[in-house]
Amino acid sequence: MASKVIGLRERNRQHRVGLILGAASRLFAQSGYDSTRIEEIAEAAEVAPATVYNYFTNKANILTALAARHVYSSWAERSAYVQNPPSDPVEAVQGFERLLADQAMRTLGRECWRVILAAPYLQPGSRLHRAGIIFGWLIERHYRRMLRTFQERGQLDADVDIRALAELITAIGTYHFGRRVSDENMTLDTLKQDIEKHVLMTFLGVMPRQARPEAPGALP
Amino acid sequence: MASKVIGLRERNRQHRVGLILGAASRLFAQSGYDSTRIEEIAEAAEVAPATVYNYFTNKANILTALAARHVYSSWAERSAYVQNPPSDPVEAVQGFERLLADQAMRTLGRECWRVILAAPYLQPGSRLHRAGIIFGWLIERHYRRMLRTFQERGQLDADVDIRALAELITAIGTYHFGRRVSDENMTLDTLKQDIEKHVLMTFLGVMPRQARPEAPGALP
DNA sequence: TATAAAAAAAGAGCCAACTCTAATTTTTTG
DNA sequence: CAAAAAATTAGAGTTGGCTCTTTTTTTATA
Repeated sequence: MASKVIGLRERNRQHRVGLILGAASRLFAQSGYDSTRIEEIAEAAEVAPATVYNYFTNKANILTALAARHVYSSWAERSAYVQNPPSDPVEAVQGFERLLADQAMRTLGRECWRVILAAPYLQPGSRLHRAGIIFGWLIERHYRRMLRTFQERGQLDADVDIRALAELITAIGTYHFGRRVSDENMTLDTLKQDIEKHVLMTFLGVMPRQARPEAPGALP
Repeated sequence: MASKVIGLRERNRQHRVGLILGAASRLFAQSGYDSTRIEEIAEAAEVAPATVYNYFTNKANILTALAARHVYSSWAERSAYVQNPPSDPVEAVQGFERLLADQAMRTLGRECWRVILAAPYLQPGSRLHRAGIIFGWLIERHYRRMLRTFQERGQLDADVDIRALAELITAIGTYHFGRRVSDENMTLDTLKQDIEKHVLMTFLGVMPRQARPEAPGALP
């Protein structure tokens, strides 16, 4: 059986989507998300406004698609980091957060990321909401991978719930990313210190040893 | 000096604000936030639409005011909890989160809380953003108080950065509150377990003892 | 009570996202 | 190549948040 041949129709389709996303990306970067009208995107893409709505249900939906493209295109770089993380776990998490933020800022502006962060709340059940969930899930997967490495190296308790820990770290990271993106006056240095504090507490805990419940696998 | 006498003008002002907020509260609960038009609020408050804009810059701003009212009116209940928390820290945090969520749901619906959670991202620098920050800050204050109690009881390391820990716990709480409010199918039980896991990891840490660095009070 | 100041209301109107319908064009298929 | 199917496009229209201006009403003050 011949491999599925992509018809002209489908090729045009993808081409148009590419044009629209390209135009949107350029305009969002140039004039910002709010100030860019759908009409302008259509014009820049040499396409009718109605066609934009043919491919994307929302203005926010265009942003999703851009973000999705970004997440996939920057996958390899993250993967490389995760497969060989720094020896110190706290440093590793911090470095990864740094990488994520750098990657994010490389493709979309603060305003866009703010809209993306807000979207899950405003449009639950929508594509954009699911996309937000999926992004979180992808990052969680990276963290799971990283954490398993640390566990193998004996730097994490053997019985730690990797899944839950990855979720927690992702949540912490998202929180700080939100701060970074919302607050213009936030210095990267403050941010870095705050992340370090939080991650450190997560890894080391905050209770004195004598006060801890007898954890399974405690000291002899 | 005589105490400031509230003139008729100011009294009317407050009266009108009360009318508008009351109407908004009722309508938001009844028809949801999105479906409620400013015009309807004005009508229900027996006030001109323009008057609504005279008092509130935004539709979202009306919500802020409602949320602010809520936060202050439910202050005492939270305060009472915090001053005498359960003996187990993890349980205490879980209980407080439960209290916060219950309080929240008592006055505003999911949709409203979603809008409130999204607002800081969409309107940075606005009143609503600051309000979001202030809410977080108020909750952080509660947690600081609670954590100091635990520290005095010897259940927390003496050199823990209370401020940072309170911020972390607040962030975790907000994360789970967001999940609760966004995901219709989330059971309270799952949520409770997830919170427990995360708080437990935060308090106990996840690194094996022998792998831990000699941690002097490295934090300034 | 007359006059000045302030606020509310009326109402016209902007703006941009989004929708709908009816052509028109393009692609596929027999 | 002609008919059918599918998609693009033009273009008019709706909606609702929000703005602006002008008029009217209310309140404060001299």
